[in-house]
Amino acid sequence: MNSKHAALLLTESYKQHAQHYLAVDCTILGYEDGELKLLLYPRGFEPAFGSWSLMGGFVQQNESMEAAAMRVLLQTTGLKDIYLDQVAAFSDPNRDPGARVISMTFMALIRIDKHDKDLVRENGAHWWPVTKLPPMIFDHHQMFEKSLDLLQQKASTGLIGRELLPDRFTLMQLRNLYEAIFQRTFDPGNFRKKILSLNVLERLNVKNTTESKKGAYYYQFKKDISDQKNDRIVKFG
Amino acid sequence: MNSKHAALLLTESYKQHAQHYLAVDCTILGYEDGELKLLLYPRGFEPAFGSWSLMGGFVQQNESMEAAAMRVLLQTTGLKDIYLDQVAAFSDPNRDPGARVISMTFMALIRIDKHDKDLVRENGAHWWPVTKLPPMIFDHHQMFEKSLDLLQQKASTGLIGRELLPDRFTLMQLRNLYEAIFQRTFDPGNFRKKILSLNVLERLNVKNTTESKKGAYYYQFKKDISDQKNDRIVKFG
DNA sequence: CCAAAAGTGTTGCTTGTACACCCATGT
DNA sequence: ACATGGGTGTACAAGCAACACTTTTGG
Repeated sequence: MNSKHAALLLTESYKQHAQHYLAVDCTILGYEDGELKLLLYPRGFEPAFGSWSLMGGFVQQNESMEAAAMRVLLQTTGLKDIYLDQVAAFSDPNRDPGARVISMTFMALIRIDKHDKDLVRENGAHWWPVTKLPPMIFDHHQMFEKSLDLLQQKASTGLIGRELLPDRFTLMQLRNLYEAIFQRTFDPGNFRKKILSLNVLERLNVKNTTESKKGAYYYQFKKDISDQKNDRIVKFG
Repeated sequence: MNSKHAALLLTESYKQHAQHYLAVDCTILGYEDGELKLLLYPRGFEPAFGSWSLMGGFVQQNESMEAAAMRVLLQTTGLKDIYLDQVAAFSDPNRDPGARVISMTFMALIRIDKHDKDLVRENGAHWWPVTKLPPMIFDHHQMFEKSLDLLQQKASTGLIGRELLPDRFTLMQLRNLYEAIFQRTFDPGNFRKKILSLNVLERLNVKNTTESKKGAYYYQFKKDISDQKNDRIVKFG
C-alpha cells in the first residue's frame, strides 16, 4: 500500500480488510499434592474431537480478549477475579485445520481447592501434572510451554504463590511450589532466608503440624504489598 | 482445506462466532546520535487523520501476525529479516473509534543507518527520540511503553546491540546504547568488565579514533553465539 | 600542559551457595 | 532412639559498585 493512496481512504476503508476468528486459550494452572497441574478437557467437536485441549473460546463482538478469557474461566471453573496474564498470540494460518483462527494464550493461576469441581467434571476435564501431560491438539503444547516460561519468569522476579497456595502456608509448601515450577530442588535454609528477606510475608502464630513433627509456622502474604518486583528470587543452585 | 466434509463440519461450528479486524502495530526502534528513537508516521486516514501513530497494517487472510509485521516493516523501511518480538495484544472494544480492531504490538529493532530513508520520508515518517515523543493516537503510547519494558528486560538478560549497532562498535558506543535504553548511567570500567566477561564479543585489531584521543578498539559480536541468555547484565547502580 | 576517554586495578560490600548444627516431636 | 523437617549460623566464593590510577593523544 502506498501512503498517497491510503491517505484518501476514510473509515470505510477498514471494510476492505479481512476479518478473522479470534479465540482465547487458557493454560489454567493449579497446585495440588506437591505438583503443578494443568487443566485440560477433551475437545467437543471436530476436528480433533476428543483430543485433549486447553480451555478456550471465541472472542465475541464487544468483548476484549481479557474479558473472553475471564468468561471461559467462569464457565469452566466457576471462578471469578482470576489472575490472568497474556502469554502469546498464535496466528499461523494453518494452526487450526478447521478454519483460520487466531488464538491468544492466557495463563491463569488458580487454587485447585477453590474451583467448582462438579463443573469441571461435567466438561470431562482433568487436572494433569505438568510433568506428565498427554498429547494436545494443534499448538496447545507450545502454548503451555510459553506459559510455563512466563510463570518461571514471574516466579523469578517476584514472589509467586498468592494465587496458587492457600491463604496460609508453610515455607516448606512454598518451597515445594517453587520446586514444582522450576523442576529442581532448593536448599531449605537458603530458600527460607531469601524469601523472608523479601519482606512480603508475615508469620502467623499458628503452626502446621501435619507435615512435620516439630510443626512449622504458617505464613501469609502481607495485605498491603502491591506485588512489587524483586530481582532474582531464583538464583539458587 | 483437505476435505469437503471437514470443511462443512467446521463451517457449522465456527460460523456462529464473530469475526474481527486484526492489525499489527510496530514499535520500530533504532539508535542514532546516542539516542534511542522511535519511528512514527502521521496517520493517513480518519479517524485521527494526521496524528502520530506507530507503523501498522491489517492482517490478511492467509498471513500470520509475524508475516504481517514483516510486511509492514518492508513497506515502510525497506528492510527484510528484521528482529521482531511480540509485545502484547490490545483488544479493548473501543480502542479504535473507527471500528472494532484488535491489534498486536510488535517490537522491531533496526539499524537506522541501514533503512531506506527515502521510503520513510515519503510516508512523512519521523524518528523521535524516545525521551521526547509527541502525543500518539489511541493506545499507541501504551504500546510503546510495553515495548520499552520488553527491550529493557531483554537487555538485562542478554546482550542487546546486534540489531541496533553497526557491525563494529566501541564499548563506549555499547554503553551509550545501554544508557539510552535504561535512561541512566553506567560506570565505564564496570560496564566494560561485565560485558567482556560474557564472552560474546570479540575485539578487532582496529581502533576508532573519532570519539577519543587515545582511540578505542572496535568489537563485534562473535558469529557463533546463539543469543544465549545471561542472567542480569544490568545490576549496576 | 590539559582534558577526555581508554583501560586496569583495588577494595569493601552484598549475596549466593553449601553446609553443619541444634531443636522439637511423633512414631 | 531416631528420623524428619524446622530453623539458625558459618564460611567461602562470586559478583557488584565505587573509585583510584595510569595511558594515550588531540587541541
